[in-house]
Amino acid sequence: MKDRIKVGTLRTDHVGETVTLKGWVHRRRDLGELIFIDLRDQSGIVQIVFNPDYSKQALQIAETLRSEFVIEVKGKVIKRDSETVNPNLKTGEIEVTVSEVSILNKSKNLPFLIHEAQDVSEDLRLKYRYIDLRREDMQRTFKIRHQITQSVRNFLNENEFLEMETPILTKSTPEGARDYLVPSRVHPGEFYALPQSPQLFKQLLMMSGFERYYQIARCFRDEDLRADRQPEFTQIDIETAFSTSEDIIRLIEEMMKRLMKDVLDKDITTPFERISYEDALARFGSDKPDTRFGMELVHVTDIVEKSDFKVFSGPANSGGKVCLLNVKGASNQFTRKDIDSGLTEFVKTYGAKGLAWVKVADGEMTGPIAKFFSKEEKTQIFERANVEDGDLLLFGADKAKIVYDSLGALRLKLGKDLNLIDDSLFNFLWVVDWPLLEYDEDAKRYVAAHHPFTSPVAEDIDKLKTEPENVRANAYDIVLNGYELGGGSIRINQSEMQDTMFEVLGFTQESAREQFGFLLDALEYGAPPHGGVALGLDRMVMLLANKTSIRDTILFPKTASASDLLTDAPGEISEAQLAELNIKVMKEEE
RNA sequence: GGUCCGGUAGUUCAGUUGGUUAGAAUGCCAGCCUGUCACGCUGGAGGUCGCGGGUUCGAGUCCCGUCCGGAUCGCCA
Repeated sequence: MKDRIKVGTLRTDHVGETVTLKGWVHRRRDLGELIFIDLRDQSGIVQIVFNPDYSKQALQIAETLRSEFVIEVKGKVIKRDSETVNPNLKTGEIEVTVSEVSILNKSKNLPFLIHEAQDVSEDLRLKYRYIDLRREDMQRTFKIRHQITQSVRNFLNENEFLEMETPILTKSTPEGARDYLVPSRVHPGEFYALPQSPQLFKQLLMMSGFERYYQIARCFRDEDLRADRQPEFTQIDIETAFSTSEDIIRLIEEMMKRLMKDVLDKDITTPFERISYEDALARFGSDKPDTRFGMELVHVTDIVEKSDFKVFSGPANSGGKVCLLNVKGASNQFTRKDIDSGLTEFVKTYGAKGLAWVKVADGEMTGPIAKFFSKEEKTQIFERANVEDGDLLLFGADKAKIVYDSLGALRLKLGKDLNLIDDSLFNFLWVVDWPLLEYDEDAKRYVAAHHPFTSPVAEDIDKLKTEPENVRANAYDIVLNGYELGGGSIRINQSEMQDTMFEVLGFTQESAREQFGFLLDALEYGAPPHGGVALGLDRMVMLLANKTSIRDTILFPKTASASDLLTDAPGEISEAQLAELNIKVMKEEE
């Protein structure tokens, strides 16, 4: 037999040819003396026909074929009669009449049908992931993933970046996310950590004279999972020497522009919109705003300062915020019960005590709290929030963080529920002017908002020790449709500045040296100015492939409890293995 | 660690105020069928109602515990 032909490539210009095909039995339609099989390989599907006129023997074998049997057939490509053309199939104008068939392998009955897997529970899909991955939709997703990494590699290679690999067995650093740890056999009682990111190594590479580095890097974080968070994930990691943040932002914009064209054939405009961290919170209640729809927060703190309504005037006079979302024309879509049980319960999960609301009709407010507003307050609110009849106003009044968290999340929920989001949009933007430090109430100290190697904005440096919360960072996050796609910064390259940073973060000199001594040393031997960025590949695939979870963009993902249902990891290990590692497992006793 | 949702044929689900033999669709198996493409028709098999305990004359249904999956808050420098 000749080399096989990919079934999805068969077209009318193959008519008359004798071909050899190999693939899986996708579907079988048995009409007795006539059997149709949809034969599938990675390229697609073609209908093959068994009929005693072509081969009695082949027909007999065809009767025994079942779903997902692997077969090889030899046959002739023929044009279908016009009334039997299948317009739903790319190969629908032709079919292959089979003269020879052989079974390369059988299949047991499947735990779920491939064409129905879309609706099958995810745990079953994960347990039989190799079957799930046969689906056209999954194949498409991983093709997109491949195209993204290829586009990124092409772009960066053309721009003189070197692809480099950094260690997976590294040193644990308690700052930041929880590490996955690996016991050392050679050093009893000591542990490696899997990298949360190649951050320090890529900085060291800049100090090693590799001016442009990238890596499609696997990263590990032992934190709880979400739809968009896995314990191991991949980031596109980039670092450059001698670049400014402007250089890096432009580079990434070009890379994304090229990527969107390569992968989705979409033209996006650059430069991307930039928004300060402060404005992002004030306008959208989020540091990763989804700008595909409006409904921005309207600030009315100043208007309600003197209100009789203590729920508003209280926060307004004690440093809090009072904001509202104007849900245009929605007053009839939400009953009192919808708001009280649905929306109010929703904002409570973000720490809000409740959700005040009014509906607007005939130029007047209605609802339980309408009576608290003075005529002047109403007029000012209506004007500032562009209120019209039929609008529903939802208020948040609390500490700024709670108002932003709850209304920001509520805005997203309403955007989705009310179908205000245009799915065809890809809204890239940069969030800039991040604070360098945040005060951690639990730890009673400042912690790095980004990481401790992020440089402060030059003109804020003198505030580092006096008012650390007001120091801005040389950092930028790239956001796509409400997801943090990545972030980066210009790093500290002066050892004095790094010392100061650790000091502000509450490190003693000894603890800084113990954990990051190698970096502090390296900074003293001619470390160039440098900075970079890291982009979440899994999330990028999710957004470009229109998925709602990164589990659909990772070949063998973990469940929400960090298990792998396919291999059953994590699993117990033998006493002998433990002994070799000098580890004693303490069994919990009742 | 908290909160919420779910777990019933291979699969997706229904299952009423607790009631006698737990259903449907699809898949599977068998028979028939030469133009199907979600083929059709006829028949059949298929159940630890996640697991453990409790209440009850009686539990898929109610209660407690537990496991698994998902969403989410905390967490994620």
